[in-house]
Amino acid sequence: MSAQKVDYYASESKIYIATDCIIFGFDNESIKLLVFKRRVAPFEGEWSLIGSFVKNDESVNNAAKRVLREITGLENVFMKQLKVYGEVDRDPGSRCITVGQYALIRIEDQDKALVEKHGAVWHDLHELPDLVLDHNTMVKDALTQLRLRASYQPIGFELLPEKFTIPSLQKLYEEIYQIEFDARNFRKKIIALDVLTKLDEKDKSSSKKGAFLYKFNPTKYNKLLEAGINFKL
Amino acid sequence: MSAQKVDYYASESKIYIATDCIIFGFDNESIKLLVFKRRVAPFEGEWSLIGSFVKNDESVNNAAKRVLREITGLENVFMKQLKVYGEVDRDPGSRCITVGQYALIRIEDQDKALVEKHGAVWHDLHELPDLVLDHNTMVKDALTQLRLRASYQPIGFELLPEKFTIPSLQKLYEEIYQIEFDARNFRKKIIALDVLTKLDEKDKSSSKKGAFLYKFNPTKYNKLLEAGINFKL
DNA sequence: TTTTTTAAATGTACAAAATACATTTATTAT
DNA sequence: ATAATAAATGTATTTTGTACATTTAAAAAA
Repeated sequence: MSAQKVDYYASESKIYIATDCIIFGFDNESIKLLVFKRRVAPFEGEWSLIGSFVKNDESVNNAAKRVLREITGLENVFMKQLKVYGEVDRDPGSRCITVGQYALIRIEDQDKALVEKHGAVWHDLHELPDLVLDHNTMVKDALTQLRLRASYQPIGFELLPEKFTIPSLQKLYEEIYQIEFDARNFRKKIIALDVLTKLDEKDKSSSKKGAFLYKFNPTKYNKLLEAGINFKL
Repeated sequence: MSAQKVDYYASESKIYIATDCIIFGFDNESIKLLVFKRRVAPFEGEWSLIGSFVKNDESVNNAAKRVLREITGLENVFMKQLKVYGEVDRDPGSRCITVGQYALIRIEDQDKALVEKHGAVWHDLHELPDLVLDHNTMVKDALTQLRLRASYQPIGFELLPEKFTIPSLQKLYEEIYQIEFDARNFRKKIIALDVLTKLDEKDKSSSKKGAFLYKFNPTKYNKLLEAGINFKL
């Protein structure tokens, strides 16, 4: 459709456009979601995803990037459109559609002061409070999307620090899918993918022996993609 | 985001919302896309996807359903959101974002007179003309989505008549993925899925021997889904 | 210095799934 | 009766997935 026809439609167009971010993080224990308690009306005191109206001079995707930057201080974050929530009555205030976008961030990279300043809190994904409007639905949809995407693209690395161990990667996938993997088979499969670079360092924070650190190798991954090889966890 | 804050944003909100349909069909030969030649400005005489502005009193998804019904006469069609195209300058006329939605229809079910009345034409997917705005991009994205989804959900049946043969199903998948499958292995895999019901009739339109007709069995498929079994072509 | 403790690292046998590949069959047309 | 056409079928091989138990490195405690 082209808006060069706007004259014919001007009288109809009173629909506001927002974007809401479903922000996932991982703290080596469980998957977290960044939400905040609204400090002003409407829905003062209630939990909500973090979002914004789309401004006239920014793209929908850039609006989401802006929101993320304003809250966490982060740029160049992994973010994908989830879907448009466009029911007529989804927002009792006024007709407003929103574009859900989910983001994967490395919690330790966040600007903690900025996050706190906005009253944003990392909540355990599997024990979320009630959120305003259809935000709980958005989170549910986003998790489904995350699982689907994680099954054909190694996005897990987006949630981990640059250097990570195989056991922590396994833990992450266990949290995403809520099932346990066999450590030997998991390691075998990940190593076989051949997208990791093993480092000489160890992380001894969780065992006396320590676990070797690895780095994700995007070059190798892109070669895989070009060769048309489809990853399957 | 909630639009109960509209007062603060009212001055900013001059963004039009449209939806465009990427309508796929299959004629037992190749995959087709339904497009039309614009008869009025803007872009008069150019090829375009079929879309509409979203009306104040209809949801985004219903707007797409309306478009599909107005053009093809069909309801209850398989349709999924693709993504939002929300770049600031994507439409030179006025700020307008559009929600791309792809649909899979059974060509023979269409209201042919209605389609013709609208100047809509089925074009070979792999030999499309230049379309207006970013519509070619939308089609490319939709095909990627279609391939992805077809790999974990048997949506191929949405494009076939109620009764179809295994060879025609194979041909469809070959068209979607643009690769050839081994007829024995393809048949084995599809039968093993156990979501088809074999009929006593044959379709003799393409061979002397004739090929048995099958029907898709949604009940069996839903049982599979519930059991958590993930289809993989 | 030895022993204990902890989680990391490793290998193999078996089962299931994917792949490669050639012949027979049912039917119509000649 | 024969020829022609596409449909239908089976098997052996390779690849991938799964189940499962022991050893190892390092730190802490004795």
